Amino acid sequence: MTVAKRNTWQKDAVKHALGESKGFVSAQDLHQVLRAHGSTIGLATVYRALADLAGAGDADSLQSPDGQLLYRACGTSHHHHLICRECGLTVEIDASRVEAWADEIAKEHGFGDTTHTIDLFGLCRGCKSSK
Amino acid sequence: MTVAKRNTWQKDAVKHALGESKGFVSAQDLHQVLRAHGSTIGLATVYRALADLAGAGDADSLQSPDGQLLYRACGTSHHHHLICRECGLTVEIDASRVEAWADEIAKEHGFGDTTHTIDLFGLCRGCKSSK
DNA sequence: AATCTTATTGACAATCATTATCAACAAGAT
DNA sequence: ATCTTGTTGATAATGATTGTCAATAAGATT
Repeated sequence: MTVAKRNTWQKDAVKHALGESKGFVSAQDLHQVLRAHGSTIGLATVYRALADLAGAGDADSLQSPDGQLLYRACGTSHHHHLICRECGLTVEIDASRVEAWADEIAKEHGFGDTTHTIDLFGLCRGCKSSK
Repeated sequence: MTVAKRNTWQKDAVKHALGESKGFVSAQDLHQVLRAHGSTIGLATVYRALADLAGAGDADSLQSPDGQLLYRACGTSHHHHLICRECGLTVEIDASRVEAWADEIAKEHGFGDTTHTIDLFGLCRGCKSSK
């Protein structure tokens, strides 16, 4: 047919490492983790693999409040996140109510082709008490 | 007493230029606009002024989907935005329903000290038709 | 009005995350 | 075994943002 996508141990490594991570991780972090485990994978490759995963719907991506891109393994269903800004603990939220709300608002104002960014940050029970 | 905050034509210029802008603008953009109007203001100063305005609640800030910080003049009431990703046209949205939802979800999971990022991006009527 | 204190400015360097480059490499087809 | 070309990785390049620091100027004090 068309295309040609190749399977490499690098892509597997990134996918696996992402799966192991508890919450959202940056490409830089993931790269360091991999290197710490003895991998010789390159930084650029980690970026590429993560972008691919996100594009394929196998990973979620979002911007941390300070601007960097974070990734996390996920299923394909659309959802949002509640993230502990201290330890990274992440809770997946089914946001059907908000989805509906967002679409409604957009339509109401004549907007089309809409996207939304909805993320909640806070301190989880654990991190709250250790203060 | 304490403190000492000084009024400079630079701060006024930034505040005014921000007020003139239709939608969200980056510090870089604002700096260029000011220079184009003959101002000799420095880039770092624009960044500082915008950060101050945001800190004082006189401006909203958010990250564009590609990561840069955007600012916009606003009132002090809490609200969210529906932004045209083509022309920057911005509609302020009263999001009381979502506020409530966000707080509820956070509490439900034992999270405290929560913040949320809720922004809608799309194409406004005008930009849609000119495609 | 002259002076003094110190917040603020602005040119420039420094960071830092992310992307582009490109020769060397290897996956999968032939 | 070989060939095609997607992929890799070291490195350079980009681009937004922040830090540095001497020079400047706001506002208080005489």
